[in-house]
Amino acid sequence: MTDLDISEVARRTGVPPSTLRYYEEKGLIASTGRRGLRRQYDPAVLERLALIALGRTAGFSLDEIATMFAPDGQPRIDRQMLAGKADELDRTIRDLSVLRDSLRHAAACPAPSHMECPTFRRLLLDAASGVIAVPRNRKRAPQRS
Amino acid sequence: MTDLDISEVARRTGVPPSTLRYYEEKGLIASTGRRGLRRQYDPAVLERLALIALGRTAGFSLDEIATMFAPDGQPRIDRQMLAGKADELDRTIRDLSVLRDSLRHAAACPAPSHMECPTFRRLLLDAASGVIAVPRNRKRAPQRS
DNA sequence: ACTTGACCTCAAGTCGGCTTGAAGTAGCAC
DNA sequence: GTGCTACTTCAAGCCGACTTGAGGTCAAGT
Repeated sequence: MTDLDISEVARRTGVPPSTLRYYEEKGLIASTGRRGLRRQYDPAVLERLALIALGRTAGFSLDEIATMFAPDGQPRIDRQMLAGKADELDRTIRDLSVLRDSLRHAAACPAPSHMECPTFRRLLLDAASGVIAVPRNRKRAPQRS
Repeated sequence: MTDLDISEVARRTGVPPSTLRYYEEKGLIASTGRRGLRRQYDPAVLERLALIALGRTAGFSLDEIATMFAPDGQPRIDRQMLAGKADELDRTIRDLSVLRDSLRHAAACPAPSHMECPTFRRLLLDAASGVIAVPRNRKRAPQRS
């Protein structure tokens, strides 16, 4: 009976009620029941929402996240897939590190055009090899703050 | 006259012609001219596309990318903004590292439910503090391969 | 008992990032 | 000079992830 009201979950996570309902509809979270009409949630849903937010930041779709962590909170036993996603993340992290370094450099470097700055170009070219065999069907990661 | 035909750019980057036209329309890239109807591009566009792909992976919108790196290839002189984006990336990278570790652990840990595994929970809770003050208006990062 | 207000459902709308389709055209091969 | 084909434009469509709005419901307070 320590369950949380949907509005409480929204307040504590910053995830709007409409999104919580949407996630429930998608099977990403489950409510423990209703009080009157109102959805009640097990406090564990807070961790689950953190996990979902994390996954979204990583660029995974809601569907992917759903397949990684089943609705009952038991993460999937497909260890191979999980390891694969981890590898994927390793590559993404490498790329983002390059971009971060490039931005940092661009913010500091006095060269008139960064494309003419050897440091910048080298950073970029390092990344390019990985990145330039490109996207299909992925959108942006969710924003913090 | 070493310019590249749009199809050549598409072939070498994996970015479809439709997307190249779209990026041009948005002012993210510029063609050097036409041969007949066909757009021609300076080879530098390849680096620029790498940069764009990188930015998309990082979760930046096309508009943000446009403001970071002006259409002529001169990166913006707003060093403060660039540094800010770099900081943003630092946080994202930290979060992704946690998720990667969590996935890696989940793939290895024999616990029946990972939510009951202390290691997993600790990783998650570390992340939660950062992540759980949540998203607005960001979509997913572009996918590699 | 009744008002209030926060929740509910369900359908439709929005937004970013592209893709698709119809209809047109320029360069090259013959 | 006639095809062929790969490009062109422009408008419309699509997908994921939500949000919004209309109209309904319930329990808690007076």
